Amino acid sequence: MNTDSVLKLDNQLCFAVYACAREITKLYHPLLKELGLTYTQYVTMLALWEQDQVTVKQLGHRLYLDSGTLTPLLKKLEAMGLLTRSRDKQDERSVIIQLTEQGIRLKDKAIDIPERLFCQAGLSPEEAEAFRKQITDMLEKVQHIQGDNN
Amino acid sequence: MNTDSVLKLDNQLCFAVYACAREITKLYHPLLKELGLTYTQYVTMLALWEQDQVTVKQLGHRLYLDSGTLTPLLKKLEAMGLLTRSRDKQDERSVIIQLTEQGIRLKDKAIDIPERLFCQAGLSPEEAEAFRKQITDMLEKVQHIQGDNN
DNA sequence: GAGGAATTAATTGCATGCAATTTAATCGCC
DNA sequence: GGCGATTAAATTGCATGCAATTAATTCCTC
Repeated sequence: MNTDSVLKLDNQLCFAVYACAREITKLYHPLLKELGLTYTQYVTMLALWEQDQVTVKQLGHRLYLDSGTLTPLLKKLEAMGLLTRSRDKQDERSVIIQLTEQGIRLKDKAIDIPERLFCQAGLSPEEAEAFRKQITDMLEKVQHIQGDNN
Repeated sequence: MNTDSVLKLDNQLCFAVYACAREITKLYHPLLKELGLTYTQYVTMLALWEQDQVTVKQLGHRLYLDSGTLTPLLKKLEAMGLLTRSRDKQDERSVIIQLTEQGIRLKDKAIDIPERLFCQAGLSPEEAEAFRKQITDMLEKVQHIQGDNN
């Protein structure tokens, strides 16, 4: 590749991923509006539906987000009545996140979102799965470079 | 896939892309710091190094960004002396973006960033290229769903 | 050629993200 | 037990992103 083409936008892996992430987020917007959640709030709820009673630290590790992003976001979800935040009795530095009944029930309303999105996107499940696996591999690769601070 | 696993974070293509984009951006941070650019500013300069004398509209289409994001960003790059913003004489609605000498020269300092990043990421050029192509395909697919508003 | 429709930037308001710092609590080591 | 190091959240400051609205200009149609 010559010196010019290395800097071409279309040759940048980074740009493709960056733009793709934003476009996908926009795709979710109308569906999530029905739930009253933003995209980041939705992803946070996904993590908590899998496992709650976790600390902010653990949740952040799962979502690749730090407390600077999570603290205000969790306070908002708490204000919406979807979860509670309470200090760990064993270690008062930690805050435990627990879903409320309402937060748990929201899962039922969210259950058909992936299906609806796939249809909308015109992706076969196999295509999507193969693609997801590749990005996940990349994600892990990239994350390990970051200095393993997590 | 059962009702539980469809909502698992690890099965979400969206989440993989979303997290990957942010991790990649972090990877760029130390390199871009040397140039004095943020990631979005860097991507904008990439587009302009390929072609300047473009309107905000055209640039936004290229970058998948709207004027709400671009206007303040371009004003900042203008304040840094990298480009100029001027109304199109033929159509006063449009604003033409043009690189300054300093903006053009910055390209020389940026030229080795892709190379350095690849090394850091431990990706072979072939791997990266195959991967980039897939994401680009996905990006186009997703973008066409959005209602072709661009 | 006048007036409503369409187009382009800019603005406003809100929700992230993240680096850096601060605060509070716990750990480790003597 | 006591104190410096470490850890977990919270806070602060800055830079995006985007939806919705506004302002200015041009287009289009009668």
